[in-house]
Amino acid sequence: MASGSAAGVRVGRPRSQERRAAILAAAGDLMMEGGLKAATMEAIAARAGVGKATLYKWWPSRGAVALEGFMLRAADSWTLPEDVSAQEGLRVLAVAAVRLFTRTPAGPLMRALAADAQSDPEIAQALREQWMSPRRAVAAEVLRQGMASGELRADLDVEATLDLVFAPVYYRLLFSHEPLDESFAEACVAQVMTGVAAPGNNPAPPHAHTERNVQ
Amino acid sequence: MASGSAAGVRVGRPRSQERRAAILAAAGDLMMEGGLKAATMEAIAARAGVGKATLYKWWPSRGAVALEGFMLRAADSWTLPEDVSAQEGLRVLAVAAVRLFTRTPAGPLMRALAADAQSDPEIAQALREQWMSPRRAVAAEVLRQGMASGELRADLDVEATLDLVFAPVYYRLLFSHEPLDESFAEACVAQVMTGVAAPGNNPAPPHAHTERNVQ
Amino acid sequence: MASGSAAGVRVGRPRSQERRAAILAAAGDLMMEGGLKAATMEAIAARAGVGKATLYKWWPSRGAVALEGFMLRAADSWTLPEDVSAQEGLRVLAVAAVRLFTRTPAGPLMRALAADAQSDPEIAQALREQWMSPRRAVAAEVLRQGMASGELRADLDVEATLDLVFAPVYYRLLFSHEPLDESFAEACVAQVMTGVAAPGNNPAPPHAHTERNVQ
Amino acid sequence: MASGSAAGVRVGRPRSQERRAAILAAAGDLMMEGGLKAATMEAIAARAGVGKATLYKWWPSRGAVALEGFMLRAADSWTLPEDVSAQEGLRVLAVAAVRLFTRTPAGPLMRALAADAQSDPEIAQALREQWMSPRRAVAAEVLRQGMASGELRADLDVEATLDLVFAPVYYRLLFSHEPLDESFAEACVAQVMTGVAAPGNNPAPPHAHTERNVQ
DNA sequence: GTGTAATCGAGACGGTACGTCTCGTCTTCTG
DNA sequence: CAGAAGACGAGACGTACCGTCTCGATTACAC
Repeated sequence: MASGSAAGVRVGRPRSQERRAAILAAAGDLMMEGGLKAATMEAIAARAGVGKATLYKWWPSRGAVALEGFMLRAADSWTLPEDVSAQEGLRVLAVAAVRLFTRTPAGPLMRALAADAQSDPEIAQALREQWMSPRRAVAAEVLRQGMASGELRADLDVEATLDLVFAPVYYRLLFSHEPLDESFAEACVAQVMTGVAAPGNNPAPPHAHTERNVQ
Repeated sequence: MASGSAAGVRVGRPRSQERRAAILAAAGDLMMEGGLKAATMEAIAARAGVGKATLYKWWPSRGAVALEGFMLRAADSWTLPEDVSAQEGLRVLAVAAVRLFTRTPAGPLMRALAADAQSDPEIAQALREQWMSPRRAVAAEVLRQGMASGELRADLDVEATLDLVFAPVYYRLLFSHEPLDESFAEACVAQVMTGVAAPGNNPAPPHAHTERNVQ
Repeated sequence: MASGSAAGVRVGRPRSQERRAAILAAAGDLMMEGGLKAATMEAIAARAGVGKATLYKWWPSRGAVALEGFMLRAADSWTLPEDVSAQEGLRVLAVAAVRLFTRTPAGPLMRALAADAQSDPEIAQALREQWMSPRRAVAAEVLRQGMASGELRADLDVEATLDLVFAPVYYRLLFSHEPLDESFAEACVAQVMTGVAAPGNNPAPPHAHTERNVQ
Repeated sequence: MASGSAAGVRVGRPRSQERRAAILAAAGDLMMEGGLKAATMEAIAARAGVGKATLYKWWPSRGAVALEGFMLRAADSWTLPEDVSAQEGLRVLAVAAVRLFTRTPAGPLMRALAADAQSDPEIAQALREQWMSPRRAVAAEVLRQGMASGELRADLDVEATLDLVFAPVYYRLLFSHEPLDESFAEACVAQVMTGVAAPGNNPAPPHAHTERNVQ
């Protein structure tokens, strides 16, 4: 499942796990070394010592390779400590994402994925379903537990809050306007928390998009 | 200013503004119709009734065309009402971005731009300098005024807050995991505001990234 | 040999002889139909149902394609009857050249070749080495046998004589000032054999370029 | 006449003769320096310090420029001594052609002309009418006088003989298989005059196809 | 002289073809 | 007999010239 197929298009199981790993490593290396555009299917095949046909047998596109390479490296970034506060849970998730993107080839892989997703709906869908959805489900559960425990507002807009937590990380990853580091993720989560913290102190109605005079 | 040059690579001024407009329109149309990958330089030239050499004379790459097309359409999305609260200012900016992306070809253009920026540093830089920087400067000024007026915390992390306001919009634009609409932008700003609002009620220290068991 | 490589630039052997033939046929057809300038590499590729890269893999230029197409059609224009007089040998060679140029696509191909050779030294060299040299060697052997048998003068300038035999054919092929047909070739050979001077008064030494008043 | 229009397409008179000369010189220089393909219309215009439109106003194509440049340099290669034998007349004409091609830029110009003529019928026609015809007319007159005076056979094939005299020069100019020099031209003319058959044994019927016993 | 027109250089323009590149498929041949 | 090696059709890339066209600046001529 999590370690399963890439873009949902693969049919056969590869004969050798080593070959898979070699290919995915080659893709990651190429993206690190020569930028995204150096990682052509041809270059990946050559680097991995593999025929192009083998690549296309297992993955339908460069994005699918990137997705699987990314999933492989991201597989262990899932552990969430139990019985933790919502704030700590979100912090752990956000920091883990930053670490994944800055300390492994998953960063360039995600950039390639996001770029390809703009023109390849299959990649976009696979990315959403295989990467974003499960992560968001975990984070949503954290939010829901926080809402139940009273740590968080009961009327929280869960989806918007998920975006507030994760979006800044991807934003900096993709646009590089400011450095992406762990302290940034923590600042964002902290900032978001004080907004979603239990009421008693935020006199302004959260959503009324006609409201004025906030204070 | 807003109607200025594109990727910083152009040197001469085109003789005819109509030709420019035709090219930029063709690029926008192709991206709307056939997805990002339909907007090749060749297709743009053919659609605009223009020689390829003309394209390359004015713009060095497809991304540069997209950037200028985007800047053109985004030129009038700048007006910010005067003497307005920080929350209203941020709301206006976020909603304007959503409107730009959902009601004009600027959405596909920005998606193309973001995709190209992943493998073309020149595009990335131009995008940061020509689009993101000025917008962020305006928003930063709003934040600073809010801090001065007491509407916002005095110890605000300005850069992180800017990302919290804008990132969700780009996140949904690029990944389409949830619909991008104005109410989403307003929800995000409201959520962020209640976090950055003046103190007196937010017991959790914003930055304590070791605290546990808040509940 | 005759079916060998073209401009000396090819390295690999094509996998399919049919493809080769289709390409060469397309080139010949295009030259017949639309003149020399209709036979662009792009048109040849399209007509032959072949990618442009395939053309460039095997041949470095249009001239190389023309050369090989020409050599292919000219391959069987080599047979020379044995034990024949010098005059008859030269006549056969000259007439065979005329037939080749007037009854097959080799005529347009040679015109293309000659034209390209003016600005492409590689084509010029290949043309000399692969087409002209062997033909001239055969004709030179005919001349030498004739000199040995007493049919021809012993003090013959062999190279000049070869040019006298072949040049008129190419001259009319390339300039079309007069029709190129077999009787012309035969007239030239006969003229070369017997000379144009009135019989009886050809005592003038062949090379005395200062003599006057021969009459 | 000789200094007249180029390919018969010119209409207006240039304002300055100097400009004409500069253009023609530029064309000749470029052909000498960089081969035929270096002499593009654009390069000629740039080299001559002239706008492209000026070139196209006076000449319709590169071939027309080459033709006029060639005619200009060939204008003085026309003088034929009076009261001279046929052999000497032909010799003078052939040697003059060789000198023209080897000692002036007329050689490259003629090569360009011949190349262009293969794909441009107008150039071909202009070349025939303006260059070849008058030269051949002069040479034909020489032949006819020789026939009348008894120096030459009375049953001469005039056209074939003209080709025998001139073709070798163009043949070596265009194919460069052997050096083109004056002694070659003289050898050819001498050979044509006396024939290559050993004296005394030229009773062999010249060409046994249909005609017999020409003599 | 001074206006009026033609002509020029310069080069932008819509195109065509170039020769190269990568894609995704298909074929061959090797281990 | 699976797979590396890579040929292949397709088509976009960015460049070079083509022949046409529009510009101002520079003439040359009529007044």
